[in-house]
Amino acid sequence: MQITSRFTIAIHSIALIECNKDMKVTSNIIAGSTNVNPVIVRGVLSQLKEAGIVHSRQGAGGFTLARPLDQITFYDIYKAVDSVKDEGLFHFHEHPNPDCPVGRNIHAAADSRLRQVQTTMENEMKEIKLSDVVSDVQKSIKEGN
Amino acid sequence: MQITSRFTIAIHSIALIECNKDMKVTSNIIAGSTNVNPVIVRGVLSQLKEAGIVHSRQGAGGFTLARPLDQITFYDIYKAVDSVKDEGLFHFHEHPNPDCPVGRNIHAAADSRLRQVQTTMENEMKEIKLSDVVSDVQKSIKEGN
DNA sequence: TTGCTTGTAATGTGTTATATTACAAGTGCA
DNA sequence: TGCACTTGTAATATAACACATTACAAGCAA
Repeated sequence: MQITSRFTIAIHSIALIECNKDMKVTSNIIAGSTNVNPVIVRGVLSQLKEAGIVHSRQGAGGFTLARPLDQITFYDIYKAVDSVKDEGLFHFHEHPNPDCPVGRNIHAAADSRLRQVQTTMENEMKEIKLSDVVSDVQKSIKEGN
Repeated sequence: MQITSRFTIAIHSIALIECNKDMKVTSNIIAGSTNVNPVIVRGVLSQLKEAGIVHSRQGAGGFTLARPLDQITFYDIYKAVDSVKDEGLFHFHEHPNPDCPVGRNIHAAADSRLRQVQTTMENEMKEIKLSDVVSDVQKSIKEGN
C-alpha cells in the first residue's frame, strides 16, 4: 500500500510554479517536468485550486500560487488531493463476526488506536512547509545539481 | 489508499488467541471470527510466526502466542505483515524529468521529509501494545457487550 | 477566427488485495 | 495402520483502484 503519487505530483507542481513565477506555467509544462499525463496533472491542480492553494486562469492558461510557500503545509496538500479517504488510513476487515465476543468488540477497541496513529502522522505533516522543500531544491540547483 | 486489512486481521487474531488461550485456536476458528478466508488467515499467521510473534503446530493444529501481549506492539505487527513495502509509505511519481532543474532535484528534497512523516507514524505504533487493545476488548465483554 | 489553454467525461490498462480451489505434509487418535 | 484434522502454500479468479489516454466543451488573447 502506498499513498497516491498525486501527493508528490502536487508538491512537485507547486515547487515548479514557484521556481518559474515569472513565466506562465501550464499543465503541459508541469506534465513535462513531472513526466505525468497532463490530464492527471490538471486533475491534481484542480484539487489544489479547490483547496485554495493555487489559482488557475482558464483560457489564458497558467497556474499561480494562492498564498506564500510558508503558508502551505504537507497536510494542506495531503488533504487537498484526498490522499487518504474518509474511511481512514487503516483498512479494517469488513465483517468481524458479531456472534463472537472478540469479533464484536475488536473494532471499537482497535479503532481509537488506529486513529491515534493516523492523527500523529497528520500532525507531523502540518509541521512541514513547502518553503522547506523549495529552498532545498533551490539550494541544490545553485550548487550545480 | 489504505493500509492492508492484514494488519487488523493480525490484531484480531492475536486478541482471539489470547482470549481463548485454554482452547485450541485454529485458522478456521480465526477465519470464523474475522470473517476472512482461512487461507488468508493462515498467510497472516504465517507472517506473524516468521516474526516470532506466534507459534503454530502443524498437524496438531492451533496457534499460540510466542510472548506476552505487553511485548507485542502495533509496530511489530505492522512490520510482520509487511503493511508498507520497502519503497515507503509515499508513492513518488516515477520519472521526474532530469532535464528540468526542479525535476531532477525535487525527489531528493522531498524524500527526507516524507521519510520523516513515515518514521513519526511508525514510532507512534511502537507505543501501542496489544495488551492495551485486548484489555479494552475484555472490559467490553465484561460489561455485557 | 485561430490557437492555446483549463476542465472534465469516458474508457483502457496494469497492479494489487482478497477469495477460492487444490493439495502436500504433519500430527494424534481409533 | 489408517483416518480426520490441521498447517503451509501454490495457482488462479475477481474486484477495486490508480494512472494513462482520447476526446471535446468552453474560455481567453492575439
